[in-house]
Amino acid sequence: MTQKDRMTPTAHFAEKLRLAGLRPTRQRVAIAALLLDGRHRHVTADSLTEEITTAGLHVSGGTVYNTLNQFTEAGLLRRVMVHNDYSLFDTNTDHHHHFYEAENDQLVDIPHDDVILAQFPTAPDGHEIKAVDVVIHIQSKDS
Amino acid sequence: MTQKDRMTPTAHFAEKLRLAGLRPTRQRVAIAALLLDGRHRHVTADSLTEEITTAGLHVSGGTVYNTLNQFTEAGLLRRVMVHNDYSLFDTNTDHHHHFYEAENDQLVDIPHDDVILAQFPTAPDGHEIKAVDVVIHIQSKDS
DNA sequence: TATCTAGTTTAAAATCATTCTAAAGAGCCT
DNA sequence: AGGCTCTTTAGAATGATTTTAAACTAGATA
Repeated sequence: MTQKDRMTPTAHFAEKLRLAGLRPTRQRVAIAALLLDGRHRHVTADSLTEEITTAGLHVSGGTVYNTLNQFTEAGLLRRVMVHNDYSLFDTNTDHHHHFYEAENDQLVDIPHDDVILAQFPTAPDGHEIKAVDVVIHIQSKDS
Repeated sequence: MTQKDRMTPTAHFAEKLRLAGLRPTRQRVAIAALLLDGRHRHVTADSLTEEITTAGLHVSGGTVYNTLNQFTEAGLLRRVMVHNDYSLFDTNTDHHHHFYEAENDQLVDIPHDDVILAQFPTAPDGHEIKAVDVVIHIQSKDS
């Protein structure tokens, strides 16, 4: 039985936040418990606020935005760029890509191994590659 | 000497708009003359407005946005998704990809052949692939 | 355990890109 | 020229996100 197994859920997420360099406040731990439990999904500031409410909690709007940004900065979440109506965050930070259907604003993960980049350019002078994002835009066949 | 060569610049762009299904109004022709001259670059509603002003013209803000959207819809421009602070449009509609440096909000084209996707998934049932966008996020080595 | 301080949260106001509105204007067909 | 529809316009409205200034708290220290 590991240390982790003995920790309360709260302590577990508090620890995770500390390791990420974030002070484990009540709000951040609550949000971490919702988003960093291993499930892979996509959230928005709005959908997260709903979840928080459903959980019987309350976190101010500004803090929801701040937390989402801080988690992303810390590498606990990944921002997905598919449109610019509002920000989308992916709880799966592993390297993977997405299908995006604009019509229904639907985002679907593409398993890691399903995309193979046989070749891609070297970064411009003085730069290095930080990430490679592939978005495959799709649409219903009949539309 | 072709028909096109004999046309005045205005007539040329008016024709281009008609072919795209857009009524060639004074404003649309003016914007087409600025954006659809073959040069490859990235513009925003703001930078375009500046160009229009520099050209000694005036087009209302709403129309700049509408025109950018209509041109994009008509396939005369391409929207590039790299952040969600504001919309970016690419005057190069050919299939190509981008380097993006978040630090300076810098977008650089990647020549078509420099990216080779050896394999990518088939679209989910009932869907077809419309476009594949690759964005390579880069950063200065020293930062 | 009481105290301190820097980092956080809060509600509300501010910002800013973009869209909408209703009225005035302009292609274009007859 | 007349008329009908599509466009443009300035300004108001929208909506996501950020900022503000004051109240609060995690964690270190005494």
